[in-house]
Amino acid sequence: MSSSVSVRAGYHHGDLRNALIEAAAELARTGGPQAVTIRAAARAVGVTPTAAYRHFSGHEQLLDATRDEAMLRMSQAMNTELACRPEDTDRVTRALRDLAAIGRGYLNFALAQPGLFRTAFCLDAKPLPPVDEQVNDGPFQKLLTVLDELVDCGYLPAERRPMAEFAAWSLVHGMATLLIDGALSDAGEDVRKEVVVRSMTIFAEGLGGATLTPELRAAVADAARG
Amino acid sequence: MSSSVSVRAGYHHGDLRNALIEAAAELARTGGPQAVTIRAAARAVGVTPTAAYRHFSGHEQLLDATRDEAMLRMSQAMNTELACRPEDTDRVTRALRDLAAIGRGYLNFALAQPGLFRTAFCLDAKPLPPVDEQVNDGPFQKLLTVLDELVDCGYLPAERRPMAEFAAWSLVHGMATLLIDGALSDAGEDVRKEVVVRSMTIFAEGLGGATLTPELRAAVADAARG
DNA sequence: TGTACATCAGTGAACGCGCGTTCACTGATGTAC
DNA sequence: TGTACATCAGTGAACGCGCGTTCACTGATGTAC
Repeated sequence: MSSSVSVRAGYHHGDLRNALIEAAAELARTGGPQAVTIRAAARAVGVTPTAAYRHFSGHEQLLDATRDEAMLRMSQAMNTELACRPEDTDRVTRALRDLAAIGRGYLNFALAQPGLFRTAFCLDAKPLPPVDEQVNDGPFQKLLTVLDELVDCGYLPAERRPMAEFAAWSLVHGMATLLIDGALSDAGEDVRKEVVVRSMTIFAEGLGGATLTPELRAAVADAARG
Repeated sequence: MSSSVSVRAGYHHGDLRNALIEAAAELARTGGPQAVTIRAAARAVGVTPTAAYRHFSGHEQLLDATRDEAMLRMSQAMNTELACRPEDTDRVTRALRDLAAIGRGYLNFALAQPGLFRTAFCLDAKPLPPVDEQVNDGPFQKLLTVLDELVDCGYLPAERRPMAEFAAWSLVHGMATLLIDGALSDAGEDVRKEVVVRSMTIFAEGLGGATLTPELRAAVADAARG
């Protein structure tokens, strides 16, 4: 009987691999990806560093697993947050709210758990699996779905749908970085909130917007390509 | 006669402080902020680690100086790039082009020098001085100026001007991160370019856009605040 | 049901590494007279 | 112009640290018979 419950039976641990990942996640939560070391994780679990090598080939594998764990927790936090929200009858309203809520969930996790957030996007670990391999109910899939819905309900012109998910992701990821590590990390709560609201409004406006004349649009595209 | 030229006169170096910073910048260029160590910089210059302590109180000060150097190089690269550009007679066209060109300069530096880019926004160094203390001809000031110009020439409604600089910065910083370290780091040249063009178009559209009804705008703001 | 034994999952000690930092020192420099 | 001497900017050796990793080992587990 080896359940996933981590019962310390004595000499044998029972579920050391998961215990190490949990300990590593806690280290990452507190000190970021730098704090994730084999020795520290083993210490936290109360085990010899050598024991970790029964479950991970080395430091890199532990970091990879920790990164996956951080990603998972971020997805779960976002999903939980998105689950309990007011409904809207109007399709456009609902879709735009959903879009903003996904971004807000992203930011909330980054602000609440900066250490895990940094670990989830950590350089030193193996590259993330391609986005299209991600689980179906992940936040990125939700983003794709809501953008498609914005096309369906007539707000977002279909010819402007491509790559919109990366524009949205970029905006929200940049905000997260600026808020937790960057120029806005010292800003007060009200400033931060205004930045988020205004940025998201610009984005939402830009999706549906028809302000640019063809000439101006070409000029922007030209300069953006440079 | 102690010019700033680093002449290795023998026992005395002459300009060790700057030589160490240059060496550290090269380390950062190649290996990111992690690669910046007192020992490695001293080694590169051909000097004992102890010698560095005549010019820096410790590792943290060297990293701070390296971060400043990385920031400086980024500013210079962007300014150089922005200097030689086509002119436009129409104010709106010129302003929008300038806005996109600033973002493009940011991205170009990040893509060309990812190690320095990461160092410039490095966590481990002291926080950046507040943005309003930055030099007047820096890229951030240029961003403020061009956004003001967009108001002046009637494209950007004045009541939506506040915080627009941080929205722009967020978008472009997030794109840089996704492109050099994130989900788009493996993307082909054409995909990357399309992401940039489309993102910047959405943003430009969003600045001037008047698509959202007051109700929809309130819904977005509400969800963004959540 | 008992027992011998292979296998599994840990221990404990040790290795080498590069790092930051400190110590007493010495060669080079420039200035007062 | 020459020289004694304070000061400056380096050297070289050493310290302790935490890390990743490996080694020979041993206690615990479970299975064949």
